[in-house]
Amino acid sequence: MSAKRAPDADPARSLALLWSSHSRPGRSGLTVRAIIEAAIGIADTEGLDAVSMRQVAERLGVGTMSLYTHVPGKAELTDLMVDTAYGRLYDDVDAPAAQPGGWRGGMEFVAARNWDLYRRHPWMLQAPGGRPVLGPNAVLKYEAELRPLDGVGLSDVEMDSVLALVLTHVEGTARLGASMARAQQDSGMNETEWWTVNAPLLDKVMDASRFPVASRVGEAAGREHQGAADPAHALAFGLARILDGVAALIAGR
Amino acid sequence: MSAKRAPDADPARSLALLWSSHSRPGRSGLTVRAIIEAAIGIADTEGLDAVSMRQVAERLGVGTMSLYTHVPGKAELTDLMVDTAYGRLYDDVDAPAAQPGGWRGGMEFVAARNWDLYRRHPWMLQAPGGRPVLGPNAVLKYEAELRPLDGVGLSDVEMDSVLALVLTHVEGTARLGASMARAQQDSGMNETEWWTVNAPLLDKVMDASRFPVASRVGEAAGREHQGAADPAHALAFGLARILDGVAALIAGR
DNA sequence: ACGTCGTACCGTACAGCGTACGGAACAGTT
DNA sequence: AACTGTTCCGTACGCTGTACGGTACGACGT
Repeated sequence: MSAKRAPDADPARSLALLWSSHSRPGRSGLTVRAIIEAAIGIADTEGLDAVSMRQVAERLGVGTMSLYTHVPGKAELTDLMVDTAYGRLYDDVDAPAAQPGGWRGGMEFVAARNWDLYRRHPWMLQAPGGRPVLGPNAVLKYEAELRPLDGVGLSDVEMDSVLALVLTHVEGTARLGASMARAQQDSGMNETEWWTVNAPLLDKVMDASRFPVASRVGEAAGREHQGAADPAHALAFGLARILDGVAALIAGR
Repeated sequence: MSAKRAPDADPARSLALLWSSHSRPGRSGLTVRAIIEAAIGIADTEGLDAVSMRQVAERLGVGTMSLYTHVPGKAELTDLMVDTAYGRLYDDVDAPAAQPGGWRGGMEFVAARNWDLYRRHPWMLQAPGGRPVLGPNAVLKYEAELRPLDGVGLSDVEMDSVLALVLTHVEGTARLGASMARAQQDSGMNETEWWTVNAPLLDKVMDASRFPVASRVGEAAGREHQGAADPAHALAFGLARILDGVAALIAGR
């Protein structure tokens, strides 16, 4: 009954690596930093599935097994990739708080930046989630994103909850966007094309009268969004509702 | 430059299979339905990673390649698994709309049911997302979940947006919950244990004075939730804010 | 009753994955 | 110059999804 079944990252190993200095100890110039960067490069252009230890090693001109001198395994490498990507979110810890529009402007900025991050690095959404990362950049991100909420009338626990709510929403809509982009890419059809091709089959097989509300609403939404869903619209609409709800919470004191 | 790189499901094949009758054409009694059920059984108890074609075949007492007579490939099988799981959400199409508390009560019911679904079948959150499923049960789910929102003062497009917002929130918090449960399971420590073990290391390496807000809020939230995060609380808090925001949208007409 | 044909079943094989293991080669210290 | 510790990496194992081709059965026409 060994624990090998689920190849999750060892959190302690990840933690140590994340906070270590990533110095260059090797004689071939191989570095943890370089490994991470190569892996991210592959993931950005070919997706997370294409990131194999062999591919990373080849890109670095190095034997596959040499990677294991610097990194415990693939799961921990993924953790490092994620934290590194977080590092590119904000130039300054005060960027969100410095935004105009108070806490609401700050949260909208946070949402937009995270959205961009996921659009540039869709592989982050495919990364299997073990324990959340907790590297230096993740902590910095947390600090930066909490600051706009400080001193606006929320308790500490509520600040955390509000931020988590916004981030969950962005991640969810970004996931939708990524899967649609992916589907579009490897089917070669965009949303509208795919629907005009497959609509007859669906109409034939699914009796619209059994689903009156669904067919009416689905058609209206499909026309409006030019497809089954519009991630950008979902992001904006949801964020507006969420921030309205938070405003009500703050005002109701 | 073939399209084999990303083994996503062929949507047209999935569609056809999803809406076909799943009759038993074989001489060994092997059925699409049986394959799906076996796969779900494995996924429920051992996770989606453990669902390999060989494992499924073995559970059915059948040669591995026989599965391919009934199912085009693993990606399409995953689509079938998801739609089948959707089928267990509501006994009746009117269950959400029949809930007390108007549209709000309906949405809370929808959220609770989806939450339960993800708790019982966490593998649904690991399923790689190509184009969304669109099987018969998914359509039925869509119909059932839209009905509480019908005739409350929302446009058709807004009904779709509100539902998507709620579902995205539930899925996101459920994902958090699943990853925490998984981390807890294969580390053998619960949240509090893990934190008391690893807190010293983190304290040593991370300078709390650089992250004043994060450390203050993080500590408060950690104490409140007895861990890094509390998925159930995140679900309730977020849902309340979201529905408040939707109420404001409806009232502001 | 018997040949014929379509198709369900499945054994073998291949390319790719993560990584355990052990040997070789080099750096630094004594 | 010899020893020691670390870095580098070739080989091998068990696993994955599935392409291909052979076999054997059920049904149907005569």
